[in-house]
Amino acid sequence: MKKRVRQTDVARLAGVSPATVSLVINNRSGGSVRISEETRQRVLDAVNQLSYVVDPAARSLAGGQNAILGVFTFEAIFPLTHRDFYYPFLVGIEEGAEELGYDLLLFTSAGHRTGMRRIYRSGVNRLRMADGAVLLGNEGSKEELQRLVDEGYPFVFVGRREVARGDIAYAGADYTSATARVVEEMMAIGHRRIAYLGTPVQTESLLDRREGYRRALRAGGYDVDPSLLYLCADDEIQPEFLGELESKGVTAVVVETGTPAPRFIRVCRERGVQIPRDLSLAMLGDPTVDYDFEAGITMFRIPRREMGQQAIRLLAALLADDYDGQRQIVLPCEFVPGSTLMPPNLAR
Amino acid sequence: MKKRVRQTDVARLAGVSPATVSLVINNRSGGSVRISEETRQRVLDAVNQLSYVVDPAARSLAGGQNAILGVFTFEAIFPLTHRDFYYPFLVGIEEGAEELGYDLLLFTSAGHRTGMRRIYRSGVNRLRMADGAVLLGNEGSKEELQRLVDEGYPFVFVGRREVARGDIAYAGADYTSATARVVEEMMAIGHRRIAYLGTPVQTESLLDRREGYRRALRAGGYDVDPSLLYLCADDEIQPEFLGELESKGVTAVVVETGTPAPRFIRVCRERGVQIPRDLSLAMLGDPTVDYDFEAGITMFRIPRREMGQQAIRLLAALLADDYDGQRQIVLPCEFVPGSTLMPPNLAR
DNA sequence: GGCTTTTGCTAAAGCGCTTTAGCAGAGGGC
DNA sequence: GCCCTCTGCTAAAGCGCTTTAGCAAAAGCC
Repeated sequence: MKKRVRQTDVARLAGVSPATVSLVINNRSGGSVRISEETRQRVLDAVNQLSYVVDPAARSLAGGQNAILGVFTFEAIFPLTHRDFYYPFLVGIEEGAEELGYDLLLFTSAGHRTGMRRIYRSGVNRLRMADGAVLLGNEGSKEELQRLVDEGYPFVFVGRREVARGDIAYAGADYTSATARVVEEMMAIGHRRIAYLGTPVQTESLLDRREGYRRALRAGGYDVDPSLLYLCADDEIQPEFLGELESKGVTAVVVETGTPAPRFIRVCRERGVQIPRDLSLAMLGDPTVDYDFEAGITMFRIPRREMGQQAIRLLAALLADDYDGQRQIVLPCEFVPGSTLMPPNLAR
Repeated sequence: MKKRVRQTDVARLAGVSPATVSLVINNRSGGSVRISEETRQRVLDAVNQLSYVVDPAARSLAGGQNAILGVFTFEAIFPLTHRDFYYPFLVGIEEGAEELGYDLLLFTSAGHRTGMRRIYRSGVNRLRMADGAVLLGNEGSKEELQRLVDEGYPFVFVGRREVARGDIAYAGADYTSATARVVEEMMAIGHRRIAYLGTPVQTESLLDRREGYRRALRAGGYDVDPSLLYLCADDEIQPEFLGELESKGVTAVVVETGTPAPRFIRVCRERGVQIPRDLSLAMLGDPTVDYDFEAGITMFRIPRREMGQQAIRLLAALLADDYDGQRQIVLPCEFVPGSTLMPPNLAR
């Protein structure tokens, strides 16, 4: 194995000190640092002649950045089942990275096998290998995030995320407005009793949707009936549930994406409840996996790809140490009108 | 930004030297290295108490490995158009990496915008950040590969790849046998004049298929008519081409996947040539993008995912410095019988 | 008791780079 | 001619870790 070419080799050939080589290569100049054009050329020639390449690890150790951004997902990335969920985010992330000249370090060693993925594991904060990182996923533990914040490690979450101390930088989507918009559409065509159907999970993105639901109702001048906000496990969505909705006078339902949506629709079909004739429906997001029901559902589109891209851009900005702009980015969701909304069938 | 905890901090707390901390953490023991159980515990306690995590860059610099494997694709990875091509490989790679506890460094900075992606770029062989790397893609330049080999950098190609000096480690698929098998099937049902349709590209995987084609013909006792081996650009596949095949008495065609296959099928359809009634057809591989023709084509399946996984395993083995096993892995392709083969219609 | 061996640890070098203080020499101003 | 400034470079420290030679103390052996 041929010995690698090092900075000193270049320095010797060019007849300068290693420091000079470093300065030339990094294009440093300012303050007391000046390199004559002639020397610069000599160094560059030597670099070419020896095919010198910088060792990124050494550079990183010495305090420089190494143009690597980490991507940490709290769930596994590639396995086929998740395929369509992470994919759009990753496309955006990759685009952003390529655009800015960063490499991407995917933390796959985090072992989801043993339950949840962890950042801190077996004595190594693997993220440190990268200049900064983008994090994704719902299962992330707040303690780990808090620790990351405390350590001052630069990272950006894809999606809004909050911790007690310090503010997390993120590129999120405006689920609140998007949800409000959906509910407003429903109210505009006459719905008054609109139910919300979700899971008992409490992540920020879902809390936002619930907030949007309430906000729209209040803004419309109706009071929010808490009993219409259902957060239930999948198996609680049974035929009887439809009866309950009817008895409460519900004429429209907004439902979180993920497992409850397809289940609810199936139950409706089994029970003979026709959408939208008997019940209007809208989904709070766009499904990434194919459901086995017809297209045309009213919903909104989550700008996943753009979120990924913006997250990378924000991270890159954060790494430029003089950044003092926005640390939180919120992107709008596009409303997708479908065919599952119609004025309430009051005669039913 | 709180100062990071370093090895010396742990050492001080545990009342030992930094060297001891390193030894404990890396579980080194052998030769003159011995750590008493009591000391070991003391160190581990200190590690926990301080939440110490190793800096991977420093570790890497100091000569240790850093549990990072690079993934370099000569074409961009994520952009949607390529989506289905790289995906299965990446799934395998990710599985392998997760299984073995490695992280994956995706070289996205390689800038395909400016034409081909390059390993050596702007003074940095970025691959060096990783312990070793897996390379994929057809457009890879031999010079870069040769240089990598010369430098002794450990890497594994996904797919067979050869250079002049030294042997490249790879996890490939046996396209030769797979192609031969397809041709044998054709001969077994009576075909004698079998044409080969491919592109003018000369990558190993395609050369293998052509070799398999010849091998099968020879093994069957027929001589190989070179004029039946067509390597032509897409736009040369015109209706007249079918006339030529017919005039040469061709009754079956094997065709490389990629652009020629769908084009050829379309031309057949336009010309009214029915498959398999008028012409038998088989594809040398399985398409990763959806073609707009019916399924049921006779072909073989490329074990993409397994190739990715094996590539990682091989790479990991290579990194264990005492490895002296196989450096080349060849996986079989599964023959997929379809409905595009039937005995030749000699009456035609 | 004097020798060797074993045990358990540490000192110190070194990985390849970046950074900063500072120095020698040239040039300028009076 | 003296002092000051500017120019162009280098010396040296340091990043946080791993590794190896080697040393002191304890243990074993005759």
